[in-house]
Amino acid sequence: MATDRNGLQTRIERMCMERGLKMTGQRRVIARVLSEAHDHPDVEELYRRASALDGRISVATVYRTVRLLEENGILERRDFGGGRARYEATEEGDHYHLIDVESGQVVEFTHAAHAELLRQITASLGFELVSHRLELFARRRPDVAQEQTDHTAQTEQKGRSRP
Amino acid sequence: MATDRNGLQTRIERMCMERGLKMTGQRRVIARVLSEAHDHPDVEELYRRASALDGRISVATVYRTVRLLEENGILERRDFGGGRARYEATEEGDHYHLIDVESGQVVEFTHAAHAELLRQITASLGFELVSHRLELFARRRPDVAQEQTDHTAQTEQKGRSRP
DNA sequence: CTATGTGCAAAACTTTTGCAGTTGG
DNA sequence: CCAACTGCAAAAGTTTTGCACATAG
Repeated sequence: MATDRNGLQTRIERMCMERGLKMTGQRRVIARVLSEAHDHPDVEELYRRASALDGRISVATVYRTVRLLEENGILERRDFGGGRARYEATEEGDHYHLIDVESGQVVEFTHAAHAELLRQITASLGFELVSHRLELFARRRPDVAQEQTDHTAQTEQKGRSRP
Repeated sequence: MATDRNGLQTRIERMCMERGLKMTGQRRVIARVLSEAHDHPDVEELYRRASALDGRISVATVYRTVRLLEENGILERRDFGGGRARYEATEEGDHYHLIDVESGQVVEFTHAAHAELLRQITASLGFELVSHRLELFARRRPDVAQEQTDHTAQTEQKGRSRP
């Protein structure tokens, strides 16, 4: 979430190379866009941002790349409602999403105890956890003062709930 | 999960009427199919089952109906990977899904402590929980004997992981 | 009786693919 | 050098919609 400077390779680019993926100019650009994105862009948005950095990228390549990265565990696909898949880099720290059903606003939050709990549940069913999604669909409470807890939240305004 | 007999209305039909939705013949059939489904059918599958009960139902109506029911909180949409949305009746008892990434098999499980935890988290972010999804993507562990826990699981074989 | 629902087929969208030409390692 | 990648445009697949007719309340 911090390592990327002009001359250096981005975190995602590094992950690609670790997995022996061929690093074309297009992939490097897309990797950079993804590393710099702290929201949950869909393919069209990724294409827009990538095009701004380098005009010779086609949307087909963006589709092919996100698929490849997802298959390699570098990206995770999300469905927040709204018809298109949205993407986010696989992070070390597990975090989850709360979607405001009124506005489509996405609130990201972490919850330490959860990760271990999920691993335990998975194990008890005879499986090994590969990845997971936790999405809460909720409605803003009118007034109530926010309680203090051990989990942090950060907001992102993006995507309408029903286009 | 138990209330439906020939002459009587299904649970979903009842929910529709409570919300003042007009009950057409087609909706009644679709409501019945949904009430009897204990898996996670996609629209095509719903259309197939509904057609078997009553030939004069179009797939467009199935699409329109699931959308309506979802908007009314009667159905929940799921994305288990595989391109199409899958549906499931909103249940009283919260339950979650584990998807075997190899086979696409879906294991449903419940976890009592979880429901309350999710509600707490939502509240602490200043929201009110409307609905939620928890999906674990996992790989079967080769041998290890299954541990005993407080959550039950039931398996469903359906849908390939990547068509 | 009238607002709402439905069937049909066309349209709209998102995502995938075939092919010929390009390129990374 | 060659297997793998890309652009383009066409194709495939899912979901929505316009319109004329049907129907629940």
